[in-house]
Amino acid sequence: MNPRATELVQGTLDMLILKTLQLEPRHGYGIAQRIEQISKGVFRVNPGSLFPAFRRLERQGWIKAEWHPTENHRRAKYYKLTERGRAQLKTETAEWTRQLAAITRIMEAS
Amino acid sequence: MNPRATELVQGTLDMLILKTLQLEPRHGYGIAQRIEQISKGVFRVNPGSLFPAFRRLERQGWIKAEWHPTENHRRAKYYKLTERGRAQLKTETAEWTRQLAAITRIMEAS
DNA sequence: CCTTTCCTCTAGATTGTCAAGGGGAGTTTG
DNA sequence: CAAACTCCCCTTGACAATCTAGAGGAAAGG
Repeated sequence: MNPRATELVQGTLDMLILKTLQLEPRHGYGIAQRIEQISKGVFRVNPGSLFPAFRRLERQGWIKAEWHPTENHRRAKYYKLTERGRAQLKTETAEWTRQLAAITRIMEAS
Repeated sequence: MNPRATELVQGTLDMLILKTLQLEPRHGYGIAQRIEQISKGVFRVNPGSLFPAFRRLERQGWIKAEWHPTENHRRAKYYKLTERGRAQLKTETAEWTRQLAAITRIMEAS
């Protein structure tokens, strides 16, 4: 239906992933699903974007992965937000708010 | 003062430039200044980002350039929003709003 | 004259995302 | 049982936008 359905605002994916993990650990597939669901299909995260992001976030020590069985009796890699990840989420949220305000100012300037 | 002062949200530069030109033509330097000013220094647009963006927008027929003297008796290239540029600004603004709403939904999800 | 401000522009590297796949393991359907 | 489907992992290569780090010229101000 949509010619290009993704077109994620660049630089926000990491923040969105951290946010998604705020409440509970999730596996990669679940993270993608949740982002797509809550965004009502606006963001359809591509594996080629998602897994590099995981590696990025792991390398920074913001998330940690562990293999666990799923509810469907399959195995999956669950990503969990670390303490440092929580702090980072806070920082990125603040920075996002700051930039959002700036963009809004420009877009509303007469 | 700021360790890294730029970090522009990717994908928004084109829209911000078009928006800046909405009221009147401006030259490149002036566009950068205006964006920096209205964003209160949050965005400090780099020439290495700005001029490629101009070429992009020109190629699409959304802006058009003309040499004119400035108020300071220098010459400068004034960029003007075309009709198609105006339409594009509208489109991009709508798309931005849509994505912004999606991100906000995710960031506010409990 | 020398420095600063205004104003143009470029080359090269980096980075994040996308397109387009592959694979395996469990579950359902015919 | 076999086929198809869903869940869940992941990679490779290309592309496009931005950043770093410059160059250069022309007018104004000291």
